Amino acid sequence: MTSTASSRIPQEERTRLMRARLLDATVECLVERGFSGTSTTLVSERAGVSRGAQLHHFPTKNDLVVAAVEHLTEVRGAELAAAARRLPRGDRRTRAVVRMLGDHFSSPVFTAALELWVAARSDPALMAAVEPLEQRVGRETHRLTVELLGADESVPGVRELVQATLDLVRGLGLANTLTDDTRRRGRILDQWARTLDTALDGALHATLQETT
Amino acid sequence: MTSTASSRIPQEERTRLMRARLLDATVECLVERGFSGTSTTLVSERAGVSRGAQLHHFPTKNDLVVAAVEHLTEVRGAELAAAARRLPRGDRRTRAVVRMLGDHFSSPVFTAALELWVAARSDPALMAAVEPLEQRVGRETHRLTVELLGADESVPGVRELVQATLDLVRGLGLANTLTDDTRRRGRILDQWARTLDTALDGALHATLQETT
DNA sequence: CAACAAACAGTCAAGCCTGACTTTTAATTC
DNA sequence: GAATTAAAAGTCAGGCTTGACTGTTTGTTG
Repeated sequence: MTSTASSRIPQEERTRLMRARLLDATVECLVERGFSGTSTTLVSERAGVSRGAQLHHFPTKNDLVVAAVEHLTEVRGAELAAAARRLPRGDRRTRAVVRMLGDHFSSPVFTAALELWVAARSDPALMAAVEPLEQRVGRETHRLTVELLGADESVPGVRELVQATLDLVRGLGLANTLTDDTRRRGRILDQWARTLDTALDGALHATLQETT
Repeated sequence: MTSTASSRIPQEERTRLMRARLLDATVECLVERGFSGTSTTLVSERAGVSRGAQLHHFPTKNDLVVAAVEHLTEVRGAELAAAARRLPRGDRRTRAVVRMLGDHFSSPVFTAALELWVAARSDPALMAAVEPLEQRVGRETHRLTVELLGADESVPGVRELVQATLDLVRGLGLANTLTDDTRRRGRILDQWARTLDTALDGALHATLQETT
């Protein structure tokens, strides 16, 4: 054993940690400086990782950013799942669900994702990485929302209302990047929750009347 | 008169035309290449305007882009007003209104605006130009939507429903920049139009019951 | 314990974008 | 019709970003 106690960290673990630090720093830079303001130099400095080390793990900026997209996807999924677990049961469930979604789509991870979407729009290589991941996230979020709302998608119109809810929070998230919008968002989503509740009930009753 | 018939264009008009060509080219570049892909050189080439002429009108990139923001604001307003005038009267009004809004927020002008919003997020000078204009557009669009829907904002909840409609189309517009989304958008907005109609009625009835 | 491989660190040249400068062209005014 | 002034055209240097290259440290294997 030539190694001292402090250097007992296995190589594999070191690699994982180094990459994680770089990817976290990348996401931070995306939020603070935007995509084009995120230079690889800045990321390496921010992560406290040498330029050489960075280029060892991610040879080009694209490699770094694509990995950041994947990393961010995982973070978004985890955050959403965690928030979902904290939701109260019973009454006012719908309100809590849409508020949670609204908050999630107004968080820094959304901002970072937004930067990547917009950048991908004019960068085919990035788009190739972003698109499939985004579709997966979209489907998962939809599934989760349906589950949390206890909605019945076999009823006509319900699927569209859930999608509308997600597109709404996406729009609110976008508005939130320009000016802090928390209060306005709260009011809108409260009203949305009420409307959604009666609409989901209404759709159900309409279907029941048709079938009976 | 030394000038020939073809050079009879007054200086003032020439200037106006030259600026318009540059600003249109800027918006086109924003849509096709994104904000950071929009170099001043590219814009001058695209506009068929020499670099010197460009720098005469807009000394810095920021000057050009800020002017493009203002220009785009006008274009957006005009497009929306024109689309509003084409709307059918009478039945299915709500459906037509939300579809029109959905289309507008999925058009190239929205894409260009999106690029500017995201860029402004990490550029204070640009933000200073974008924010006030965006607020004005937001207010105008809201007012127009209320008018087109014939909604009564004195009824509680109605204002929020209109805002939600606008944030929804914003979210749909954002989704549309990643993948063409026309069909999905149509279904969602049709359902939302139905829901909005009953919700607006519902809000009205609820208020009537409270007051009687 | 020694040899080998992988990770890490730092430097630097090439390429691109911006905006300053100079020259040329066109319009206006006396 | 000539002088004056504004607009347009072209050129180029400075600054920034990227990623290629070389040297050093750390972990692994025989």
